[in-house]
Amino acid sequence: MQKPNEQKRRRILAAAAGLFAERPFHDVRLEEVAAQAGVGKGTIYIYFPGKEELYLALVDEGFTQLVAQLSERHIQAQGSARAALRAILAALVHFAVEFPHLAELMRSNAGGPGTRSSKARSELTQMLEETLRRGIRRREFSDPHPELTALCIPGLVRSVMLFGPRTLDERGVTRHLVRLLERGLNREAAR
Amino acid sequence: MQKPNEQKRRRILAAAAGLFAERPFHDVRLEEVAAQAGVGKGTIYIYFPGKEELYLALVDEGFTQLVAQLSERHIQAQGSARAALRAILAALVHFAVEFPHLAELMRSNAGGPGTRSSKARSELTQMLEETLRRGIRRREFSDPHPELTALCIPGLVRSVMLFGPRTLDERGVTRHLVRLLERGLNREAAR
Amino acid sequence: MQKPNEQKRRRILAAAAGLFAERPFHDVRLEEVAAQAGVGKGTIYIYFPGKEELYLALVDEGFTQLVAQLSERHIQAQGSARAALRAILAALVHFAVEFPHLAELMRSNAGGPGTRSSKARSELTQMLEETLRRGIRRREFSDPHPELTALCIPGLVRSVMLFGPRTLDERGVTRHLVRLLERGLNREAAR
Amino acid sequence: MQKPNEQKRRRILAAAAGLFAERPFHDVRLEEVAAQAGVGKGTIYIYFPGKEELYLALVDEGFTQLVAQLSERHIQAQGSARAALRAILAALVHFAVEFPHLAELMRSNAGGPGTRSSKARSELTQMLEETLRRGIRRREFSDPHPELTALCIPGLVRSVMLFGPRTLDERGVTRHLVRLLERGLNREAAR
DNA sequence: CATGAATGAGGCTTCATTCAT
DNA sequence: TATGAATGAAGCCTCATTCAT
Repeated sequence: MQKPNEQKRRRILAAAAGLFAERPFHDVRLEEVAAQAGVGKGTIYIYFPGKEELYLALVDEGFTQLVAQLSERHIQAQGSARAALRAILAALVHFAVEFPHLAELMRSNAGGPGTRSSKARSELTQMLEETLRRGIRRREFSDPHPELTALCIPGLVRSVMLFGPRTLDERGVTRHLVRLLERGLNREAAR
Repeated sequence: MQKPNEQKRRRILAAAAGLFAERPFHDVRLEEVAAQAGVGKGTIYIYFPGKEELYLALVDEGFTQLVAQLSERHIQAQGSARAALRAILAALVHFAVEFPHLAELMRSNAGGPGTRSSKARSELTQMLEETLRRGIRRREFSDPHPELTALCIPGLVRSVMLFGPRTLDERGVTRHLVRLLERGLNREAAR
Repeated sequence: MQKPNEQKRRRILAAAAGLFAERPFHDVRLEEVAAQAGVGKGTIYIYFPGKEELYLALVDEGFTQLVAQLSERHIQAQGSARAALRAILAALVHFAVEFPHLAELMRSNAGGPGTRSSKARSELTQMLEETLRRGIRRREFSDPHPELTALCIPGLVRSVMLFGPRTLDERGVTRHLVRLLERGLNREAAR
Repeated sequence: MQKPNEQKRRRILAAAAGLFAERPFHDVRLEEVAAQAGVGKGTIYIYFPGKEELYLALVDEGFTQLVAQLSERHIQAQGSARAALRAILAALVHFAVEFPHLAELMRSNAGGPGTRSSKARSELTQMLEETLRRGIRRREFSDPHPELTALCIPGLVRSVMLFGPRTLDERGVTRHLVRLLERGLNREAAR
């Protein structure tokens, strides 16, 4: 007989993260989540309204953590956009390394509940987009469709993390992504 | 007496493609596929061993088409690497439009590793990597880690397709990706 | 393009006998029967109205053959009832040896279509019962319920055939059954 | 919270027994069993892995009961063999009344050979054979092939139960079988 | 007559959710 | 609050039967 226990909520979330990251939404049974979390099946319904909401909470969770990390890294809405972009990329990669499950989950809601992008997700996208726009305004960047580019970046990170060789280190990956984004494959591009 | 009709197989595949493109695997009922294909529920089982295999066949089909498209578009191991890259991107985008939910299945271990689809995936990555390397040799591109870049590209495409606004058209996306990859955000980059 | 072919009908019957003898009615698919018989699935419906009727025809077939054998052995409705009973038993055993599948099938309609005993089956039972009654009239036998005994005899034969050691020979089994029926386990019984 | 209830398991088993006794395996729907047992369809799957296993459990149950009955009825390895044989017959008949469709399942290779049921069968046969041998030693019986006779008896019981008129009562059948086995058709046989 | 592709009713099984304890 | 037994809607698949060729 306890009060709703925040720690237990975390345990459920963690278990769900692992499972949802491995298999698509419908292949994960709530019973497994419960078992993995070491709680009863019914307990999940105390902390979450249903399977779908658990999933959504998980994605939200990921983005919230990510945004928190971005904040910690002092990505400012002023100053060099290039520096800000680098910081964001570094944070994204770091996040993917630290929470591979969450990262994998956030890949998309493909297979999961409706693509009603979570608030946090769109926050991230917006942050990216604004950074890009700022770069454009400041004549650091040139991009006719920053909204598209913003959309691409998370998937770009994800790809490397997911399929890249295990030997990749965080720093190397980050550097490569930065380079790729900043100058593309262009041979002439000046640093 | 009628023979197992390759054309009917195509009809089922086409119906399945449409449905699986709209909704994830578990949300598509075989009955719908049958109705859409204009055949009876049982007929599907004449042409495919089960739901999973139908989906797998679809993916296979998709990859086959992808490879076919890449071939058709004269992505040769000679000539401009830039042109080759553009052709590959166009094919990828086209493919992503046709099979938006493909990624989910490719991750499910249905069929296990070494499945045709995963083989196809690495083939695709290799084709990308080689194109990049050729570009570098030909001094069209500059990239210290073409193997990483090759890994990124499919995810890049996928991101836009998944999260991009519905209004995006295939051509526009392709053009944007080409631009991004070729010159990055670099303002000075010459065309 | 042929006329209904009696030989083909036999092939189907033979295939069905083998299959129905091995597995219960519902576990045998008509497709298997067709394959085993080397005919098309639809062909069965030319010779039989349906699965149930095929099964019934099979049982009938068995009893018909059995009765035919009994006739051949000149089991008369006159003279020694004991001799008649022996002849019947010998015929039953012989039949079980020669057509194990049919014999097995006739074990019962358990699992098969309604126990509406076929005409042939009741003929056999009647023949047995009449022989017993004759024996009683002739003061050869003593049995307060010949109708029950008649019912028992086929099952008795079947048991030995089915579960008895493979090494059993027809003659030995027959002799044993005759002895058992005629004098039971009674030690004092005179021959 | 309720625990997996042994009593509920019994209810399901009882319902299944009733239904499987009336109709063969494939003609009994699990939904009926559930309804009859007063539980939900899914509940069955809490107590049994599937339909087949439910049936198998039933057979097991039956054999266990059979053995239990044989024990209760003091079929000892000592004392009158005649009394022992009568007790066994009575138990067999009783069992046959309760599980008329049991034979079919025992023949299906569901569960494969060496299943508990076939072990139980040979145990039963052995018990019969030993009883017969004891009777012979004690000069109660005379039988040159008790192993054959032992094999016959279950089939004998089964025959009457399956084909005998519905009006037969357990006691009458038992009495008849006892009589038949003990003195056969011999008119002179003394009691 | 012969065939086997096509059909769809029917049944087993799964699993999110509820609720008695 | 915590549990897991219970539920039943929903969906995959089987297979007897039909019928176009």
